Amino acid sequence: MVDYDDISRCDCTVIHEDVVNRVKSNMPPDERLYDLAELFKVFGDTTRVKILWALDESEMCVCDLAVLLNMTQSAVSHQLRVLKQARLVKFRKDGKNVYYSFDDDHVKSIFEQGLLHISEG
Amino acid sequence: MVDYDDISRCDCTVIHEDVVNRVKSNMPPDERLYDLAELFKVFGDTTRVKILWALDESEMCVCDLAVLLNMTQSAVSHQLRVLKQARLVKFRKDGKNVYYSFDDDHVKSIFEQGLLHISEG
DNA sequence: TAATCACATGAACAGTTATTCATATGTTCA
DNA sequence: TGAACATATGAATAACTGTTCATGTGATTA
Repeated sequence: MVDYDDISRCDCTVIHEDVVNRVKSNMPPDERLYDLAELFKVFGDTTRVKILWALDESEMCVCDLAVLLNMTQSAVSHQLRVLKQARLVKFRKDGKNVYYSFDDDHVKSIFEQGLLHISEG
Repeated sequence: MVDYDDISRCDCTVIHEDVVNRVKSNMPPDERLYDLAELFKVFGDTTRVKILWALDESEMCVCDLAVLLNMTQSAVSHQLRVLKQARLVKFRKDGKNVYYSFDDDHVKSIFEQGLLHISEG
């Protein structure tokens, strides 16, 4: 049944109530889809994609990444924080340096699927 | 060899030149990584994720989606345009209605990989 | 111990984006 | 033909985001 308390913001009439109800009952909870979007938001930035791609190739320190990407150390550091929070990279400290590396098995395959999509243009 | 013309904005010294050079030579071209980020940017919004998830379940018209998501028809329509531009959904017209449906084989598997990641928290 | 280096971080700013509102287009039907 | 409906779209606005700048922290070394 359509929950009419929930459709207050919608300015349409319900055309296919059966479809809406079926789809609604099969949808993952909002929170889950929100988390999913949050994850993809992390991938939705060229700098972060480059960093992830680089770290999949080799462990690198912040300075190396800054040189590679031709960006300030600060900008790279800010983005690494985002990647860290999303549990996509890990790091180890060695003296003054901090070495970042890849920390996820799924990301590469997500990227590969993404590349398949944009290749079919 | 490090291209010193390219590191003007970096305030670091090159620490591991060999690593930087190797990684740089293996990186896909900037344009490709940019396109990849643009694709993920599309997935980086809860509304669009919900729409894609719904359309994977069933073809739906704009009003149905608006009801399902408890959003205005206008908001949904704007997002459908984004999805259309990214070639993630297709549509067919039938009278006054426009029916949207899924148009990509990779997206679902991208989503599934994403769910794997957020499930491991 | 003082200087230097690698890195982190808060504040600020500019650019982007999602939604809303108003309105336009095109179809159906009385 | 005119009213009603489904959808699209441009403009405006509020919220968000990525980079820069200035500065702080902690480790090294002269």
